[in-house]
Amino acid sequence: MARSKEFDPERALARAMDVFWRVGYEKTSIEVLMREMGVAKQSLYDTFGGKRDLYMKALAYYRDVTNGEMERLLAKIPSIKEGFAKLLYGLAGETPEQHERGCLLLSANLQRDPSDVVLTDFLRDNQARVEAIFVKALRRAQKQGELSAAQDPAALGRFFVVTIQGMRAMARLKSDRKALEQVARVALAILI
Amino acid sequence: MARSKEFDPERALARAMDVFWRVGYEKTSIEVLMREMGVAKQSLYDTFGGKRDLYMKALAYYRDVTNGEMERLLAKIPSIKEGFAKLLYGLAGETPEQHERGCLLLSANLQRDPSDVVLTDFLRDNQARVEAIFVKALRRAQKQGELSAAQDPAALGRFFVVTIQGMRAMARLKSDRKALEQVARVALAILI
DNA sequence: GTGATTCCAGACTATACGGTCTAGAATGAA
DNA sequence: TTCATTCTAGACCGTATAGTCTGGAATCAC
Repeated sequence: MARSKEFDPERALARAMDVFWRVGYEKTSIEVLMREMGVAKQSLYDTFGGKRDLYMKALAYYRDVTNGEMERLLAKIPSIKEGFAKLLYGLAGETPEQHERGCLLLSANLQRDPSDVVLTDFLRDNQARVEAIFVKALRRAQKQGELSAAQDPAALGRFFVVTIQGMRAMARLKSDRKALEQVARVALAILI
Repeated sequence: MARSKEFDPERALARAMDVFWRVGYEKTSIEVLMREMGVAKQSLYDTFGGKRDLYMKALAYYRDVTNGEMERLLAKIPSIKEGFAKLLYGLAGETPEQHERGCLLLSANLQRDPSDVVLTDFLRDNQARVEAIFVKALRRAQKQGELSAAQDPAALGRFFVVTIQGMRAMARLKSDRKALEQVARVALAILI
């Protein structure tokens, strides 16, 4: 057999994700990826393929982490209103650095070439997943009588996806906690 | 005196804006700008400065056009609810091509380098302008008794800025009119 | 006509970057 | 020890692009 890898691939992938997240795909050069990941060029290409492949893997990693967190948060908190409040106020209360980074997948959407069907399909699929997470929580709230049966979970789920993306865009431009909390308060009033 | 310009600078700027809008700043090359604007390289640099200057001019042009339209629409329609409904349903009903292009200034926000203070300030200023347009209409609605005095116009204005940006992001990813109309319906319920 | 200016076409420069390839050291199983 | 494999470091290549410069034709006021 051969020499074993000296770096932890998952750890390196997390570092790559962090770079893409802060800098964006186009502006991220292989050179800075090598430096930040602590991996030499040859190893990078051997392990992850090209820049594009690494990017797609980083997006998938990001998706799994963030969606997992959201799902756990909504499952943990019994009240749907409190769950979404935690989500939205949590976003508002992030640090300026976090606000500036924003959401990797939102950035990917607005930076992508529309003819890139692989990336587009990936992002569409993710949007469907997030909606599904929200809808599931909303249906549960209806069953438990917390949310009126007259409400449409699908519409509400989409609404919160839109709200979060809009808040992310606003936070990226200006890290203004109070302004974001105002928006969160208005949006959450929908659930009352 | 000298030879007069053979092209209409404003028309050329509008074409440049269109290219940046569809393609994005980074991916737009001087070559395609020349072709789409119908202007030779030398004339482009003489008239507009470099690529970056042209981009900033295109952003300002876009801002003036779109904000003017919004302001006129909200001033024309007496009911604030109908005004925002027109705005949101109008967005939902755009063509797939329009959805894909999205909003030039939202794309600029998510594509920009955070250290680019000139562009960042420009976008922040614009966000404040849009909020001001909304707040003005909301205050008017309060004076006329259409909107409860208990509502906070500043918070509502910000909320609709966020909603529109979120809807723009969603529409760019997937041109789904019904889904967007669902979101619009939920958001507009805030005004009831 | 003359001269200043603008037009267009295209050569040229400098730079940056993604990706491949080479070479030699380090590692670990047989 | 041997040998396949992986490591690091860096040379190298092809391509793309922003911006400058050159040169000659067209235009306009005088």
